[in-house]
Amino acid sequence: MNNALIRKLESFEALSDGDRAALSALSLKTREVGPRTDLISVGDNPEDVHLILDGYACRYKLLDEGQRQIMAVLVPGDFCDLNVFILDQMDHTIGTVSQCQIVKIPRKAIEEIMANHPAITKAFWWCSLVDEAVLREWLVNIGGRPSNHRIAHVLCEIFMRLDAVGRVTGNSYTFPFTQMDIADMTGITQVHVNRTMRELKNSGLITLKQRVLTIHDVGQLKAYCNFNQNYLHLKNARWSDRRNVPWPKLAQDG
Amino acid sequence: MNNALIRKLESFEALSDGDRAALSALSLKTREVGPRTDLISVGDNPEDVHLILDGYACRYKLLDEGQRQIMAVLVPGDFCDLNVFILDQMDHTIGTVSQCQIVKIPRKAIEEIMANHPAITKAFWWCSLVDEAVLREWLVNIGGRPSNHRIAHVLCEIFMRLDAVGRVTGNSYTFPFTQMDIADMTGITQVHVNRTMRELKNSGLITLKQRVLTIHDVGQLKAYCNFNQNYLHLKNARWSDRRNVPWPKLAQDG
DNA sequence: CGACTTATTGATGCACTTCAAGCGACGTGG
DNA sequence: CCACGTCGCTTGAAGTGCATCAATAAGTCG
Repeated sequence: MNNALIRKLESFEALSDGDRAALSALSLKTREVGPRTDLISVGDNPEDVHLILDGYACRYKLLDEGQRQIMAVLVPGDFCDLNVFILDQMDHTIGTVSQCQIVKIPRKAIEEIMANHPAITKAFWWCSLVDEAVLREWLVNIGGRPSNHRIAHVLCEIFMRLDAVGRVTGNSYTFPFTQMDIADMTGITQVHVNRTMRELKNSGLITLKQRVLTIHDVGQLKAYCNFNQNYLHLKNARWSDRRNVPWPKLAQDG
Repeated sequence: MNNALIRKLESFEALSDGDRAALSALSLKTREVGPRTDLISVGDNPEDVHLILDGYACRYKLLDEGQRQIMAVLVPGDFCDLNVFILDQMDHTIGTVSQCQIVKIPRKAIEEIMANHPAITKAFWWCSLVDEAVLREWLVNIGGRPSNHRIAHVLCEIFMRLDAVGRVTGNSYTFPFTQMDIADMTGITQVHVNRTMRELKNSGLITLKQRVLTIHDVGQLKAYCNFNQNYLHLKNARWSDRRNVPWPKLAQDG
């Protein structure tokens, strides 16, 4: 079984066979969840920890004005609520985007692992801290970049994170997000996402066909939006940065 | 000694006398740092954990275009880099805003505490998770609110967090932030911050005089920007929410 | 096939940016 | 003690990136 979690943790810290076995044991009872379904809602205090084995989900909050702000994208290998031990209740909701395969891990199982497998415990900490680092970069993204770079940056990040868990084939990955989803991630409107995506497509940076996104030249797209992967804290990333390579100004509507 | 850290941790979990003594022992060798000074920079791998005892600092990143994005405000009782054990290097910088009193705590001291004081260990986890929750709310703030609400929200949050460590007198607190600082927190320009702050002042919501900010009616300001303190995960907050109380539309330049 | 969601496109408006200039407070050095 | 530079704040005028409104086209699914 191709367990995304193990792969992800190993990208940070070497695991023993015993560690791997303990982690594999967690993923026995998987569950299929349809797209656009909430896994955990605001105010919940879940008894189990949710782990995503396949598919995409996202963290979001609903504002009083009815709009949705997506605060994180969850890909295979990501925990939804490792914090369940500490905080009293969820301050946001987690919902699937595509169909997902998930596991509900009892608190006890996690506690047992953390008691007996220091390497895994450390790796769990790492997961939580990387989540935070990603969040910080999203803040920079929304706060400081124009909409075209903003979207490109999200596309780059998802690419890198999927690649780390072996979910990229060639330069392409499954892309079930709607333009509305991207709008809610980046804080721009759906209409403007449409126009900006077109700009990226016309520039030859990306292709999106039948829910598959292709990034023609990863280095180029990264240079375009000043993507610096340091914040992902990956140990063995396949794609080196191509910093300081200026991206030629694009002709409008060319 | 009025230790903000102990006060903050106790707002989450009851501590024993032994716990308190252990925490007090950490704060022996304090250090004064001037305003506008970097404590830890991108790429650093600090040997010690920094704790702020007094004053304000902030996390920030510098974009390639030279602009600064502030990702968090640090108040007395906040750790700068509790993550030092896990991540290889800092992906952002931490700098003081005002003059600060800080302590550098050796990793070993933290490790010792975490080995012997489970209540404190749990509270440290809590700190880290609350930091993350605050970050998420900042994302919502920048991504989904207009500039006047955005600024008001930051003012509310700092108020609540300072209150939790006893740094609020009446409805006022020290406010050393420049308009440029607020601009970099909220992702709007300094000029527009100026105009928006004026709007808040003219509305009678706040007063800012000689670096002291006064919020005339906390409930009102919270209602104005839809501030919901849940995300701070405070156990014993003094200020209840006044939700669903519509804020009357303000006359322009009234 | 019909209902519904998602994507596309155009026209218009506004919140915020950009540029620019002036002002007061503060510190520093001649 | 005043000249001078710096820094933070203020204000005006003009421009623009993105939002809003609206209508149509293109999937997608039961």
